[in-house]
Amino acid sequence: MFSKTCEYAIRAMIFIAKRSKAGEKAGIKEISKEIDSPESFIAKILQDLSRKGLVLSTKGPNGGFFLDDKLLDGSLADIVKSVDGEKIFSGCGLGLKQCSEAKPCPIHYQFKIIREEMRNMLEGAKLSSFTEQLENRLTFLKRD
Amino acid sequence: MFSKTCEYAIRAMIFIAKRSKAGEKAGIKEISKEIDSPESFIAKILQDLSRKGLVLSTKGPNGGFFLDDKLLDGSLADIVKSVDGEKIFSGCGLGLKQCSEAKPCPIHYQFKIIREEMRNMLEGAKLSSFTEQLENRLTFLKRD
DNA sequence: AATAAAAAAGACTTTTTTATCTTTTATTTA
DNA sequence: TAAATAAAAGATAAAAAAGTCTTTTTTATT
Repeated sequence: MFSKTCEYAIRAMIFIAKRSKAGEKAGIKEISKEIDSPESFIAKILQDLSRKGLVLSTKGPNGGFFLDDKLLDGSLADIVKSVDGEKIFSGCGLGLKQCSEAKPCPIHYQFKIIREEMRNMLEGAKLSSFTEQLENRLTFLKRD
Repeated sequence: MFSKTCEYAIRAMIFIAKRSKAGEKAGIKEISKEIDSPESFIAKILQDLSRKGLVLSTKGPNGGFFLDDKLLDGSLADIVKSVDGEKIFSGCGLGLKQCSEAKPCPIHYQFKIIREEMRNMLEGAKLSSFTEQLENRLTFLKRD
């Protein structure tokens, strides 16, 4: 569904959101441990997200990644678009370059419905909304 | 969503279904032309599907790929499972190895709904059901 | 000012996916 | 039986994705 890069990105961002709501920054080591991802891979991914302005960071002692209130209000859809692009929301299910109402593939209409649901779901999923269930250990970011 | 291999596979199978309903076999050249795919790549893909029993073939003059009535009743879900595996139907959206009701990821329940809809849609999409709209040029397997 | 901490940057490696090319095997037709 | 046709098989190549390692830059603390 999503690329591995995107999966790690979402998990990391949800974790950073949790730490940010607690008023703290998250370092690469901590993040990679908490979401069970390769350390230098998630480092690279977060550098990209940082360049794109989806996450903030500071260097040096006590540095790390964090989100301000505006970014906490961002959605998983923002991350997916930034990492994997629009394809999952608007690409043709059968890979046709031109697939639209005017010239649909055989599963165009069925797929469109599912894609729209995916978009709605991800756009509604705000980063700030996951903290509580994570803290109550009702949901998890790694197998444990 | 699907791998390129899977996209080509579905398009090829829908085309073969159309030709089979007309009582004819489809050769690699014809298929690759009609679905706009690399010839030797779709050849390889169909060999796999043939080995797995999802499509029939004969060699030699007048040979080619075709589907009998039982295979025409197969669904797109069969192809997806065969090519890309179960992941799209049951894998975790965030890539967790263990993600279930017992230990869900933060988007487990929302994703589950979408995955189930995807499964229903693809299981309901029988290969034999696409012929008519294709013939009436209401749907397409390539950009043209 | 020196040291340490942490992200940024960039080069590199490995693995997987996508794609191509050549040879072999099976079948039909002349 | 020879020639032609078409898929099967297998080896190889190219491109993209996933992952690692080293060096540089920035910032805080002593």
